[in-house]
Amino acid sequence: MTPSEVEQVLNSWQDSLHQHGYRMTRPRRQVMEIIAASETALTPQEIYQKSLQLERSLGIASVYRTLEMLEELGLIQQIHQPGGCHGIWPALEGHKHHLICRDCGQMQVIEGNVDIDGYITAIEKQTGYRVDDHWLQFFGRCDVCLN
Amino acid sequence: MTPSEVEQVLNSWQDSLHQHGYRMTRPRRQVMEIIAASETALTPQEIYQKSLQLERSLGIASVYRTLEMLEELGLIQQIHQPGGCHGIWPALEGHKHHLICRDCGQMQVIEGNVDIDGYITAIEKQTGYRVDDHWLQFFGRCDVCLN
DNA sequence: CTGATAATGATAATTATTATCAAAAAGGAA
DNA sequence: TTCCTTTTTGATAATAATTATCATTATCAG
Repeated sequence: MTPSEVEQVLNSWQDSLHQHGYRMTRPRRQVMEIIAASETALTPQEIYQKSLQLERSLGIASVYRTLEMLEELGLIQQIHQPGGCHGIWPALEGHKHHLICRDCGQMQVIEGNVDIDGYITAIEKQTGYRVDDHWLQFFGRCDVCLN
Repeated sequence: MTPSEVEQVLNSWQDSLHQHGYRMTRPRRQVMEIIAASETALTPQEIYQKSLQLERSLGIASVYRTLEMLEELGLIQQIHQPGGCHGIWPALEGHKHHLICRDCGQMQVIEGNVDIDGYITAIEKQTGYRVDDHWLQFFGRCDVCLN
């Protein structure tokens, strides 16, 4: 995300907080800034570590509480990877998919142009399940790490 | 899996252990039996808990060590779900996908008949990534839990 | 059956997450 | 702005999960 896109995300997140009766505090803002500015999905611990380099660092408990709140509001989501879970990433609108570099962790969001819907219908018919969500993630190596 | 399919899986796993110079021990066999017989992806802790009901229960350390070995041999894989990571499941051959019930955790393996390959090619062209793996998982409610 | 070696299990150490609570900060009202 | 109520924070204790250590036990080749 470009700096101005980050700015925009932060503003809309702030609106969402206020709409739900949450106060906008310095620690919450710091967590949101770290997430929005990151190129990779971060763990709670990584977010905490990054905050230690700020003038005023975060308490680890505040990191976890803020993440819980952001997830409740649907503003972030957890990303799961072969080597580690609990990566935090801004939530996607619509059906986008993830592309993750094994080496540097960089993550890209890609448009979903596969015909998943037809597949889901077939699965439901075949298994009796009602499917309400899906994940499609790709793993590999990015441009930079390949060279 | 039917009992005879479980049996078959255990035999092939045992062969794989021996081929790689690992000994087949009682604790390892117990872990493998619990995994192969399960309808849901189990966490290490759940595997340990199940072993407590056996005549001779497992040490928690042996559970982790056995899982590490099985994963190294490619015999099991980790399944990631919205509510929890680290579920253990026998590894898939070929490109199969997962269907997981949110309520009971039951997991089905389904054939991959979506045209992912074409999509991957497009992604590689567009992003410069080299894609070497992907996950496609579906979440919902099974037959039984719906009714 | 024996012995070299791998593996176990008890437990200590480490790491991650959640709970507690006095102190600090946010934001509405005056 | 200043005050006041309520939320939020951060330090830390408690809990939970995972990994490391090491004396004892079990495997399996010979």
